[in-house]
Amino acid sequence: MTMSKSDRTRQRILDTAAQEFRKRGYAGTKVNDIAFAADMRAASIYYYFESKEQLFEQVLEIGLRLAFDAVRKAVEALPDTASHRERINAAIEAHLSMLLEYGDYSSANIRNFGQTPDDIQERQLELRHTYGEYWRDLLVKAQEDGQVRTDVDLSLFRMFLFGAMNWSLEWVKPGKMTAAEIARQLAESLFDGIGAQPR
Amino acid sequence: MTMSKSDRTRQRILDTAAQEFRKRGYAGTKVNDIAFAADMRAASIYYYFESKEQLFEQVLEIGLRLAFDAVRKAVEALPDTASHRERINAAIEAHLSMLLEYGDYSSANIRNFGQTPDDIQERQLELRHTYGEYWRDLLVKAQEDGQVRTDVDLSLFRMFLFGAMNWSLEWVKPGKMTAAEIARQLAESLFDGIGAQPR
DNA sequence: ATTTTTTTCTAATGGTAGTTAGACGTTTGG
DNA sequence: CCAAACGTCTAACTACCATTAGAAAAAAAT
Repeated sequence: MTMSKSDRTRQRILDTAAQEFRKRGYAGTKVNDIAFAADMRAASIYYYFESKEQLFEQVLEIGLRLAFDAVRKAVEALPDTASHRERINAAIEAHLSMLLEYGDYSSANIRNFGQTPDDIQERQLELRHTYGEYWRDLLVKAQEDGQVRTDVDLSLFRMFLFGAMNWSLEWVKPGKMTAAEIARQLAESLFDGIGAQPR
Repeated sequence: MTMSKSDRTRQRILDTAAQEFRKRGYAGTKVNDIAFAADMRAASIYYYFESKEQLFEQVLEIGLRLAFDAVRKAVEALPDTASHRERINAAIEAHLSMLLEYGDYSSANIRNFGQTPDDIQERQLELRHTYGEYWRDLLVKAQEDGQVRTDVDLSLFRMFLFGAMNWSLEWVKPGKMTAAEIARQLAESLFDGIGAQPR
């Protein structure tokens, strides 16, 4: 559990890199920017990482893992008696709070994945897919259990859900609303619909 | 209505620039890439545009206007008797089809805005705001008319909706589904909810 | 046809960014 | 203490990239 100085420096570089990549994207971030924000010279970074690209790749992977772990942990923390809807709720809240409150890594991942070099994208695809499967499971179980209408296309719906969550990066101002509040409203809109007429 | 040769070249540059910026982002796109994709040398671009930045700014602005115009036009094409829900439906479909079928400009805008230099962002804010207001109006009118529950926070919901729509850029594969199909499913999920229990 | 204007190109220029070499400190283990 | 291992820095190097100068080609005007 104790971190060597080297490990801590490495971590500091990763942290600031995540911040910078999140703000300015991969191509827009200079190794120098990361170095100065981490209080060192650019050359030192190469003692810890082979290249800017490799550093970037690690940030992306950590981002995905953090989100996945947070979501899984939040769902598993629920009692066995929790309804599927409550599980999905918890998952949404965990994903959102990772993005909005703790998540330079996850945010860097989400904002940059689309413009990431192909070879990196490919190496991350498996983990992404596993994460997607996890959500798919949550939704499928809810549907099987009769808590989600059977005529809803779940893979499509999952994309809408990811979109609504991930887009929050573009508009949420820190301090205004908590992830929990946003999550609650999102889950409510999605489950119950916004329409006034009864079905 | 006839375009001079010069105008057509200018247009060709804008078109290819939109494509490139969409794929690789602002910082990741080289003037040279745009030039070669448009069948010319980089220097020629500077006959038409002051700088890469100015070219980028124009692409962004066109992207926003195209989406706005498409949405407004689609809504106005409906008969006066159309319900608010139908209007919102039409707006969603227009926005989506602009993104997925005709929209390198709009896509470039959406994917890059977050990492755009501040001065450009500021100049685009007014138009963005106007577009947001247009959607706000659609939703508010629907709510006032009793077609949307009164306990739904519309500004939050609007963000969810934009998220679900804009995120489609990250997962829709061309040719698989039409914008219209996606739009219908999205509107249905949102209005009616996915929950199985009656409220 | 010849001049003038418009458009495009080739060839620099200047600056910047990623990366490496190797010297200089600093820590650690004996 | 001393030496080996570790970490950081300064100073290049190289490649690339936005941009400009100005010549050449193409088009339009006279």
